[in-house]
Amino acid sequence: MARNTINISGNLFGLILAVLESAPLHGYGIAREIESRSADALSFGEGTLYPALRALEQDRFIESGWDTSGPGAARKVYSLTPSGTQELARVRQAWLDYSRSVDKVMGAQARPTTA
Amino acid sequence: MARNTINISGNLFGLILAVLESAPLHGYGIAREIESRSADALSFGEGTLYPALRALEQDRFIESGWDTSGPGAARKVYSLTPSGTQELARVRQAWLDYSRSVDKVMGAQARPTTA
DNA sequence: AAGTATACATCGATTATCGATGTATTGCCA
DNA sequence: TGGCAATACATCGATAATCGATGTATACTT
Repeated sequence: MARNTINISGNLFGLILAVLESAPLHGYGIAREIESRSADALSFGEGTLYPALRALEQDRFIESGWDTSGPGAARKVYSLTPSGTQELARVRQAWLDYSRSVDKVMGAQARPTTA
Repeated sequence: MARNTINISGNLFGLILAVLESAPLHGYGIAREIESRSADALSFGEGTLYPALRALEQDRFIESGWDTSGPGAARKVYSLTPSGTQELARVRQAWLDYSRSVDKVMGAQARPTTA
């Protein structure tokens, strides 16, 4: 990757949790949903996704179960735990604080203070 | 550092370039200025700062000279090159694109489209 | 029959950032 | 005048996040 390209940059956990807030979803679907919501601006490979899911599950922010009902390969479906909902609120606030701070330093437009 | 803490996260180069856009400044002063503009929300140690300055200088986005006029230790004063001004425009746009995308996925307020 | 999309997973490499440590000067205050 | 904090440079190893490549398998489409 070219140096200094802004990619996922530390927000992957928040992105995943935010997607799971809407509904339980399997790994592959989470990645597609993040791409879709961001109009393909945010995208990452499996080597980024699956370790992140494992870390979030280990921290009990998400939990998983296998869905073998549909056709095709079995899907590992993840859902937010109560602790994960709390964590989402935390990282969402952290993101707002951080991005407003960067805006200030970079001299971008102020965004509404409504958190 | 705790896992999943949003820190500088890939924007350090942009932050430095943005500060230097206002006026030439030495390393220590750049760090203080970023802290000050962000109300201490963005902060980092010398082990982060100096390698970043060296990389930016190697890429010819900034250039340096020693200021021995004042009291105290000599200051290495950095200033933006024309190429650095271009680079700043590029990373500033990249930051806006990126942060708007994260906002979309995280479900934050939309920020004004005025770039 | 071939190719694409879905869906899981691992692995090593790279890179950014962190945290600790070191040197030296200046100014302040007790 | 002794000590501490602030200023100001710098290096170094550790860590953690992310990348990119690779692998398996099924399903659907052409």
